[in-house]
Amino acid sequence: MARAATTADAFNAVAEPRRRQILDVLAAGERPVNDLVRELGLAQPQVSKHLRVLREVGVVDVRGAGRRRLYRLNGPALKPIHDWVKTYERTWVARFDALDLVLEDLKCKEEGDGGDDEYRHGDRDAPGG
Amino acid sequence: MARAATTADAFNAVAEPRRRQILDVLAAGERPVNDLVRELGLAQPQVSKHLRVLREVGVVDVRGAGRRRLYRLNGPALKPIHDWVKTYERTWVARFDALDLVLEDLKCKEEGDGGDDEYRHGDRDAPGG
DNA sequence: TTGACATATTCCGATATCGGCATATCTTGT
DNA sequence: ACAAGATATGCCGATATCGGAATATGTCAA
Repeated sequence: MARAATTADAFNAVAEPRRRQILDVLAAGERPVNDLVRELGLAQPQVSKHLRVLREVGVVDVRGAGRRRLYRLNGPALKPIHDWVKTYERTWVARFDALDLVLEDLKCKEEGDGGDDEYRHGDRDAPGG
Repeated sequence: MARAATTADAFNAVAEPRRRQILDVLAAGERPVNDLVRELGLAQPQVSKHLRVLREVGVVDVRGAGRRRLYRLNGPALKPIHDWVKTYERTWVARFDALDLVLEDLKCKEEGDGGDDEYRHGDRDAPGG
């Protein structure tokens, strides 16, 4: 076992800049492969490979249109990523008050393991009001 | 050149589940390495390695406390990820109206390259209203 | 200084990646 | 059938990864 496969989840799929670029183009609307090739300036096989990865994790859908294959963004597959980072949004957003407690609660649910004597919540001191 | 280094950006660093797990624990407060080792059930060297990666991309900060090193979450380094996925939030949120136009505008700014005759905006048809 | 603890670094093997190139598959048109 | 276009797949080499084990660095205590 080495690194997690790029098709393991959306996190890995999206870690590649080219793939993000593809999604950014696809966000504007359904596109055939060749359009992406021209748009991104990549070789056609690489684009197809990237699209395959994106499809494996369900971030894009395909629709056969004659001899072309139209790729379309499937946004909801990115929701897990959004949900995860959203948890940390408070760290750069000034206004966090009651929200803080809600997030603390979310953290607790993810724990579930070894409550050692050293572990306690709420020991963080809000830096620089 | 093979795959982008895991220290290339936050996207790559966070693609690893263990690393996300570390951040999740760190979100509750500053912690020494050994606590993370116990919490995650990983070997100490692996934890140190993961922490190194997270530090390279600026997602965590260290603070020497005696013979211990206290790691602390540095959330804002995750903002690029948040900003990127936020663009796609509309795809799973029902209420998108004026927001749609704003996002379209954001897309335009990221372009800046080869405006071929075939490329045009706004050719997407909202599926399944 | 010696010992114990806490953490970081290095070496290793296995694996999955990414781009480039060639080629196979599938579809349309005549 | 044949040609041409569009897309997918396979092979290759180079590289960066991940976990494991051993070891090096750093810090406190007596």
